[in-house]
Amino acid sequence: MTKRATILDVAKACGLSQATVARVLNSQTDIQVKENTRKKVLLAAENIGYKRNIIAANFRQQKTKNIAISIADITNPFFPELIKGIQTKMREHGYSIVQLNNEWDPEIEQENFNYMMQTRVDGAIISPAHQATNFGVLGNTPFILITNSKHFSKYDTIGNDSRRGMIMALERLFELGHRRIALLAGGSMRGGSSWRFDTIKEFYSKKNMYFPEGLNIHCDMNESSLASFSKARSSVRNFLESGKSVTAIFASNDILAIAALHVANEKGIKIPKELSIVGMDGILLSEITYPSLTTVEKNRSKIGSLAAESLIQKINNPFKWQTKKVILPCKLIERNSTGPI
Amino acid sequence: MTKRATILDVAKACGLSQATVARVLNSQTDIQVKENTRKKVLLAAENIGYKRNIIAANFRQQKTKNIAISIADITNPFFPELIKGIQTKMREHGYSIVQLNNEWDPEIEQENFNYMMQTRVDGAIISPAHQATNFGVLGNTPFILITNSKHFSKYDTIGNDSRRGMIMALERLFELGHRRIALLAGGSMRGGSSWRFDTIKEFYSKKNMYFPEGLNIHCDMNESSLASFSKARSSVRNFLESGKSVTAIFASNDILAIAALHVANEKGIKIPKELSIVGMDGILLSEITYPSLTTVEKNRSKIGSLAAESLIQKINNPFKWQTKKVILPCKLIERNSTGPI
DNA sequence: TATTATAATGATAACGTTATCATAGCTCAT
DNA sequence: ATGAGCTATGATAACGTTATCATTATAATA
Repeated sequence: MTKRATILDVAKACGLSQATVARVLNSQTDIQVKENTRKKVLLAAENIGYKRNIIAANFRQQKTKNIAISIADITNPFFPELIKGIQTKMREHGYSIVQLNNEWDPEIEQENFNYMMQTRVDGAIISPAHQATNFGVLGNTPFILITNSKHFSKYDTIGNDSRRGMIMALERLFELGHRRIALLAGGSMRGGSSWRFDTIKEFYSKKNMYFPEGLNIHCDMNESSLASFSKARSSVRNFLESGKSVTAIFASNDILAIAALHVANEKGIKIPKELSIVGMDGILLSEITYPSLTTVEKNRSKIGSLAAESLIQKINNPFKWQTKKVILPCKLIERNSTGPI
Repeated sequence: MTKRATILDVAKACGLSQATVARVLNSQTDIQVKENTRKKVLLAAENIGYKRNIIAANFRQQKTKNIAISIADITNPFFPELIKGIQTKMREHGYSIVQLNNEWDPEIEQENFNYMMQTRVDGAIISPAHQATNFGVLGNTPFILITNSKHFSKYDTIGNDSRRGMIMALERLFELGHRRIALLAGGSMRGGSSWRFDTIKEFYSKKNMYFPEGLNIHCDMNESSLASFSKARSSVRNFLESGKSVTAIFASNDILAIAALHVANEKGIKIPKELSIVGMDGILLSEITYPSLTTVEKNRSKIGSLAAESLIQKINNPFKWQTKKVILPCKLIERNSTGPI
């Protein structure tokens, strides 16, 4: 690894000053260099194989042009599209993505925050792993949260209106004649609250009914997708074998819904004739199952790009920034896992 | 954003020299500091809220402790587990991951290489997007390729023995009595070769037979998974409607296999009674389909961690490094999409 | 042509850390 | 108690860029 050429070497090679060379090679502001000298510089740079040392530039400017994405688990199919959305937008602005997983572990999450804070990234987009996640350690690193949880109301957040999305799905199931709807859900974050349970109870009460006793299948999504999936499968199996009568299952995400689908197929329960199933998220898999899954879609790609835009603005205007909350609507996609009772 | 405290500030605050403070706060080598002064320094650092400026440290040491992962498309389910494997290992060694997608576009791929080369990362793990991908621009950035293609034989590579994996699957199908096996495949990279086609022809000829005419369903995987999936679906649909007799389909990856499964379900073809389907990769989805998919598994997590280890070695010993090729075996996982004829 | 305005280039000081070398303080055998 | 041999600390020079200010060349105007 022979020593790399620096701006100074180029300067020597073409008989110009360090400053002029820098001006040619990193035309940040409107250039003020004669066409002739520009050519000389570029030629010399080419000849001696000069490559800009970005570490040095970063250092001088105290920025990295990197932003961090903090999520729980890249293998959870919810995240890749989110990341893609962020990334596409960020690339337009010259930022790259440092991707940090925490495996749902609050300690790793804090470690990651610590990493970000040490001026390694210019900002962060964070999907909190825990409802009590503490952002203190981030110092004044600008960040945006991907969430719609009320626990983070004092921060900049962007998320889907999952509550309304859930109600849309329940409403549709009601229209189709379903009155005994099971809720297959748990916390989406560690320590997650039971807002879904509250929502379905409220929904029933608006219909002047009670949410039937015992139709709450608790199942968290706090591990790797595969582990969560197989736990969900046994929960659903137990539930169906308990003999409680249901005509529909609303699952709080597609993985859980697909687990339900799987168990139903296994037991020869006909979908949607004997049982309707609705998922949430709209991940790729939901279209690929058989029968394909009715689901409440969250536009992760859009969330990603909006979060990216917000973050860039926040980075560029750290002072005149005021907290911003964005809530996007969900979209009910009816496929073949739901039907009339 | 008030100016951050530096080592010098800490030094002033505790009446010690810059050098001693540095020694305490970044104990790289075996410390040589009295317990007393160490305490003083830590206290002062705590008090004035000193945080190490990693940009500066990087600059001084000319390294970033970041490594790049270059892949085509994060939404392709093959990659997240690979990334996770890399990441887990890399974290142990204090490296973080900059994740670069290229959407199968060779120009973006080159741009990304350019990015890496400018001393932004200490090394790279690359899944080439094109069989003619040119690594020249990387300069002397150490990198490892995730591939088993013969096109890259002069580089450090790590990959699965897909050819043997494929033969294992075909062998098993033969055992089950299948003689008319369709090949659902295409290039896995843009410009990908037809080695799978060659392999199946060779396989048949070893059995003293010919690979039946017209059982080659061409279908690339060069786009977003969803797009590839829906293309595959129509290819398979056309094929099945053409009335050619087949008893099994070997697909070059699970997405394609699931597409075939989907079409078969749609058309009421019973699996595995009337048609056996085998996929390749062993992605999460393959376990979740109904019926669950027989597949040739590639241990992406292991590939990732081995690649990470190699890269770290290469970074640490840039001189006494010699090109290394690792080929891991595949594993046939028999599930419910295959059976006797 | 002389004078002023503007464009193009040069000189130089940061940025905050780490690494090297020099110095001061200490321990311990003689 | 003296000096050899350590250990603990201090002083200082990089690292390669960008930003600021100063200077010189060029163009524009009177």
